[in-house]
Amino acid sequence: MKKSKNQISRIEKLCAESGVKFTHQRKIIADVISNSNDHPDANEVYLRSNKIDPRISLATVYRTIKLFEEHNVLNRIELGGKRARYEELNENEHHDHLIDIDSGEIIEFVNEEIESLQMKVAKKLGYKLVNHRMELFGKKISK
Amino acid sequence: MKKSKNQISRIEKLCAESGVKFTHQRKIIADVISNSNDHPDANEVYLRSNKIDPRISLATVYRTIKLFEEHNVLNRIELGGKRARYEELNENEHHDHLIDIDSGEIIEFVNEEIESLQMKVAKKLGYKLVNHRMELFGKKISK
DNA sequence: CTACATGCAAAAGATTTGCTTTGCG
DNA sequence: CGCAAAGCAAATCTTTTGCATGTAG
Repeated sequence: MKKSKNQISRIEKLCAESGVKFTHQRKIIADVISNSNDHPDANEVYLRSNKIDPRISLATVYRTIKLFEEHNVLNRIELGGKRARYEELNENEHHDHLIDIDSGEIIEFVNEEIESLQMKVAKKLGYKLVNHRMELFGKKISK
Repeated sequence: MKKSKNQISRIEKLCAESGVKFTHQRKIIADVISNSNDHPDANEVYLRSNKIDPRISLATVYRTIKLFEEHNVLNRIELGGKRARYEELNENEHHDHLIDIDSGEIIEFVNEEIESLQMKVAKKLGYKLVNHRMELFGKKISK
């Protein structure tokens, strides 16, 4: 959502902690994603990273994205299209998405009430809620 | 969720209405999906249909699934895996899914309260809610 | 130094499509 | 009959992987 200056150090920290090498390309890819607020897909991340440093390959982008996803730095969003799209995941902020079905625009929102209801639903079914995904599809009113 | 005997006629009706031919293979594919309560993917639908009638090809299954999806007979569910999975969509029943992250089991549930909150959220953002997708990922309690 | 990461190109997996044949209405 | 639909195989698109080389720690 918003750019966070300390995202870079968060990744660095993460790499150090998990014994993962903090390479040149990982830094750039992390930067690119951190500075994107438009939910790019893997190829888009590749294009942007590659523009900054042509040494970066698509395979590395895919590998890095997967790595970041596993370490909860990145969040994958599936919007029905074929490509998965990604966004930065911050530690204490969780949001969901509303997609404008006409323009494709993605709006982020937070709703605590829904979150707590989800937890309640899961518990009632005998589960502890670990994660969730919610997308609303809407049409702009007044147009 | 539950098998509905009149699903077949619903599809037939739909075909008639939209000037879509009600072919042998479409009938079988509709039947298969209607009688599946385990959210099969395209290939699984193909295997089951093909077992009933070997004349059915994978391409037809894909084309038919897309057709049904466009006509709101089918609902696509994306579970992070690579293949899209499908379920029958009934006119007046809407449910969401809770996925057991250990076993992969899918549990369907309905929660009116969440639905109305979603509508409220969309409205507050200036949108009319047309559709939504919600998946909860949980771990079984007491095991 | 050494093990892990990258680049490249090829493979794999899912879905779509072109073209000819088939069959519904 | 005529045109939409099916079959088959080839094409496409996204993501993954094997292998030789490069580089962070």
